[in-house]
Amino acid sequence: MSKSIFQRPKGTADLLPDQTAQWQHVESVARLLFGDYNFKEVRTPIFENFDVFSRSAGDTSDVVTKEMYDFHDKGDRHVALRPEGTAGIVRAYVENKLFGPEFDKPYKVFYMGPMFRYERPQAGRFRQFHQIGVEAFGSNAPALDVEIIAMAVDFFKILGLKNLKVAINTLGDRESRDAYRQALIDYLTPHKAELSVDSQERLDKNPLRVLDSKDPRDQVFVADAPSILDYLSDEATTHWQQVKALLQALAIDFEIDTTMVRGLDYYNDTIFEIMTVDENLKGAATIAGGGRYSGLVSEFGGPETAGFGFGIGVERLINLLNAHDVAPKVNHDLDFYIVNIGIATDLVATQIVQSIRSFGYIAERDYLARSAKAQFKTADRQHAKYVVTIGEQELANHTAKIKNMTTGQQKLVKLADLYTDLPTIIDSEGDEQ
RNA sequence: GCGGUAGUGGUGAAGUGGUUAACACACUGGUUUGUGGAUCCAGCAUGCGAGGGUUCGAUCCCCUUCUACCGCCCCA
Repeated sequence: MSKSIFQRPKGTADLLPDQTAQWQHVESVARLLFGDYNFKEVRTPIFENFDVFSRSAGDTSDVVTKEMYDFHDKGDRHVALRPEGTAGIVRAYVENKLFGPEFDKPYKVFYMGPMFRYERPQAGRFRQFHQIGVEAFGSNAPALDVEIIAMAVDFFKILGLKNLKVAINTLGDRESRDAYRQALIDYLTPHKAELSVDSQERLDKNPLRVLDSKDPRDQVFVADAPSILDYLSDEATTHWQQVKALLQALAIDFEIDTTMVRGLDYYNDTIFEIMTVDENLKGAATIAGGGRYSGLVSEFGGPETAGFGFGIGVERLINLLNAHDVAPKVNHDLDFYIVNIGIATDLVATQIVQSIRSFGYIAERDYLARSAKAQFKTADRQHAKYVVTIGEQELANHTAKIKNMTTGQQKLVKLADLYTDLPTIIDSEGDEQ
């Protein structure tokens, strides 16, 4: 009957205690593991000057042209909620001069938090979603590419995921990419009329995107399209070979997918995605994606600096964990529940519950002056291990009853003992069994 | 931005153009007045997403809108 007047904004979610426990687990695993790889956490603003994103993502990308959650603030500044993590990190890297000689290279950071994209919500797609991501600046080494991919694989493994596919590809350097782009245009243009309408447009704007098309009409041609691998420069080839060799050395299974491209324009050389092979989750199959980029730091006014990073979609990850039934079991059980009977016991009930909490136990009491039966029901529902009962009788005698809810045994203790020796009382109680 | 499906209480849901909107779960109270997972009893939607319209009358028909889910685009 009470119809709420307000609804959460489209494409957002409320995370309630059952879910936040799982989120905390995922986040703490990330902090721990990334720390092992010597990545440090950074926190940058959730909104930035609009140009930070448009500059980095490329003016033609969909993220910039139609998915930006942007607005003008009261000072008429054009700002946008961050659609991804990298741009803000790069901005901070340059603004704080983290490229300076006093900082070790590569400079390795991770972040986690909400991202925003103005688009239609659907499977695995939200307007506010969360990413856990990493960036490493200042090294071109293939070993860095591979270590970071290995870290992502490690992360999912620790969380209990199996059957993941690591897909990799290379976009080569600028020279390679330009050559390939031209080759692709030369190959596709004669067939332009036979392509899907979308791909005809892609051919003009961003030919590599045609490779990504799911339209059967396009896939016919994609199957026989030239491969980027045939257009790599010597340098790009060396990098690519080394990445593959290192992945094999670490026994990481991977698939080379030469049709894989990235949504943002700044990538070069190694790119990768980690996805589930579960057909039921195809709409949200990709849970992590990233790769090597260059030009971004200089674009923001810093020295030419290489970067490598990835982002993990937390909602998709958690969805996958639940689908594979590898979510950790959350325990909201109480250690103690304080049953208080009669208004006169209110004061001492508070003292008892506080005292129990001070020992580090999880304790709750009744605040509604409910019947003893009702209070016990609540204690039972919350799986309290022990119930402490205080009524008029006990109050007068400065005692309380402690009941072990699994054995049903109950004993009388002095309040003074309860306040000072509760752990001992519980231990000896256990010994009696 | 485009297309499809849906919207009944705290939850899962049944239902019909016409006096009191099933059932189940959950919850609250009771079942000798201070003790828990069982049984039994009782209570629990002036309301069927919101706003209009058609009609003597609409939760059920029509329109609009909002939201969710799914697909396209794109992406995590």
